[in-house]
Amino acid sequence: MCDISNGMNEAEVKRLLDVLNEDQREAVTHGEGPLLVFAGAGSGKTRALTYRIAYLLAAGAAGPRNILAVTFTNKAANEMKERIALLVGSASREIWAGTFHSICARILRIEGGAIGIERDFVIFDDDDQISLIRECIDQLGLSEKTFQPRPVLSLISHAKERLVWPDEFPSKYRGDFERTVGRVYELYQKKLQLNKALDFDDLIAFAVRLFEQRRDVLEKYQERFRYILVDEYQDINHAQYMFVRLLAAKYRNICVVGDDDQSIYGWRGADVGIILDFEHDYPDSKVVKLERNYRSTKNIIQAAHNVISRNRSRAEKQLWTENEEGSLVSVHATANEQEEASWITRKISEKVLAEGAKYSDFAVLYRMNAQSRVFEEYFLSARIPHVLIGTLRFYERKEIKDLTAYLRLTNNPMEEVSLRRIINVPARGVGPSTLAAIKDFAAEKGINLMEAIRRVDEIEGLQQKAKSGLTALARLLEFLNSCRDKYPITRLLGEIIENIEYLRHLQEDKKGDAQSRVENVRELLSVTTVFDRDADDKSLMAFLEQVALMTDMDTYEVSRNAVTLMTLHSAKGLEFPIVFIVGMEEEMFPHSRSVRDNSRLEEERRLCYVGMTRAQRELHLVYANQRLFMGTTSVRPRSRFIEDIPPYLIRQEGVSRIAPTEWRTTIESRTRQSSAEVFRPGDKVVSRSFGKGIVISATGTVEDGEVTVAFKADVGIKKLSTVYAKLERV
DNA sequence: ACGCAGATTGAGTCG
DNA sequence: CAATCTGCGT
Repeated sequence: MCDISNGMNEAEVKRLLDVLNEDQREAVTHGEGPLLVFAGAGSGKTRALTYRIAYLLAAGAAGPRNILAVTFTNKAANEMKERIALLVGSASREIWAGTFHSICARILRIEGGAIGIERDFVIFDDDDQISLIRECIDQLGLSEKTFQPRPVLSLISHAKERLVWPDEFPSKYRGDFERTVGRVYELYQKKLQLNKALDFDDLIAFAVRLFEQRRDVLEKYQERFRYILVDEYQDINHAQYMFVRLLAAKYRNICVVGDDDQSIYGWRGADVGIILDFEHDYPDSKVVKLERNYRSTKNIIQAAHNVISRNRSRAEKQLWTENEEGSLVSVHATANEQEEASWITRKISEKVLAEGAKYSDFAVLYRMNAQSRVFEEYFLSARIPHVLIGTLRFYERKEIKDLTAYLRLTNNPMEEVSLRRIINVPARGVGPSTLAAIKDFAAEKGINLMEAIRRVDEIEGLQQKAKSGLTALARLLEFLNSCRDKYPITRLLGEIIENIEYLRHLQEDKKGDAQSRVENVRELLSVTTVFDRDADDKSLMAFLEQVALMTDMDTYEVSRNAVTLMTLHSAKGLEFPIVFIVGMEEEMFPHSRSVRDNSRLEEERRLCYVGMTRAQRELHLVYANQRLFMGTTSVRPRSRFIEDIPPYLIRQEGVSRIAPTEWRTTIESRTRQSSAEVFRPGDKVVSRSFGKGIVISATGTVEDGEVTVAFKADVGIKKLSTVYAKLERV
């Protein structure tokens, strides 16, 4: 170990480089100027990045303060810093490393004042965003039927990813729906500001705005971050791209690493074009390709290559490996989702008992979180230790959100989303009408909700119970606010739990899960205890930021000797000796909403490639001939991605119930057929929920349409969706 | 205002 | 299947 201020000696640098292959070494030792590294799956990309940073420090090209590393998760960033610390010592702590969101949040805390952002802003998560959008929709008098919060938010988010602010929105997004969303967007931004809140997209967008409007601030950070490294560059969106481009504009020491075949975030604005245009952006850039795979067997690499090479829009390249051939890729058919889980349960137990595998050698990967439940049940009853990543993030659980809402109000009493959330939790006799009265009062006096609650006695016509409850709430929050900076978070939280008798509140809830909710509260208390002890910045604001930006990937411990359950998306960047990809059926994977559009289908295929290349020794592709999903059972053929793998690489187990070709013809006839052809007025039909009826009219196609049916007198006339209703002709 | 039951409706991937 | 909504009784 050496002190980096003096740099490593030559022998040490040489030893550092010795363990790298030629391509990696080229990337690591590249000096100044732009560098693009195409890094195939398992090609030692993280090692290249880590060593490059260590090399820059050792060679004296930069100090730790001059390095900015953007990674996909905070966990990856921390690991990187640890590995660099092993190479060059503790100075690595000064490196700025993190996700785009955490880095932008950090810059905005320090510099946001320059563009009118208050230092103690809160970060709104998905939930908060939806409730704020809902408020906007209501306030504008729009119907939630035609303007559902989800699609509205996703359009707004789309605009922000492209740095389109409300004033430019109407000129960029035309159409009736868009025009109205533009109004919602404007109001939404206003409300965020009133709440002193930024959403996830704002973190990036405002950072870019800051740099664009304040050249002095930009220059300060350009000077500071002379070397910039970006991981997973294929998943970057336009706003993130602008952020990096501005920062790198002066010194142009920008190193990006990525793989267009692993681009899987198009749906949230990521643009693969950005990595493919890098050489155009920086004509003097050096390009290095890492194509040697160190992770997987030859058979796995071969199979994965056969799947990905079906994509038309990709740069041609081929991963290779010196690893052994390995076993064939197993393709396993099961009867249904239960058997899928039980087969894997048995397989894992077998391998652990007979072959001495560890639980942590296994990962079960699926397309959708909803698929995880069956596995949890089976693993639980078979006593297979497992970790579930990503279902609902810890802080998205009700009880955690309730308590953090109190903390958020302690930090920032103006924040109405949190206030609305907890105004009647626990029950204080405050319902919609009381809330409306408070709102009216606040509007009339021109004060905010919090102030109105403080003056609740002046409001006419409220119930006594509500008045006293609200007064107590106001007093609690005032008290908390007054000791916000004096008490550690754990103490603040303790005061809240005690004052509102939260544990009793949880236990009164007669749903069976009171126990686990209480446990979650305890877990939150241990999170705060660790925070109070270890955090650099121990402020409440810092805690809330950590909570908002933390994902369960960040606390994921590989050492836990447990089977990992997660989505294919979360699996990116990880590796496991034995991987099961489950739900390998048409309409599950590829997902039904992606099959119609070729570019989305290609993204699904890349996702499959990502999943397959996570496996080191064994890859199992599992599908169910029949699956209970969304309340109905359906029969699907196995995924087309399995069909892409040549038979000589596969060991098939079990039998498929329908052949893919057969399926394709039924699907095609179904999409073409209009429902009016199938359901003619006067036809007798049977509905699962309403019984017998007579068709009045039908619109749309069989895949997406409506049928109006007259049922018995007590049921009457109903409009039914062809997708959900399961109508049968008799 | 609130709890309950029954009906309805909608379900992707993330920081 | 689950989360949310609706209508009813207290």
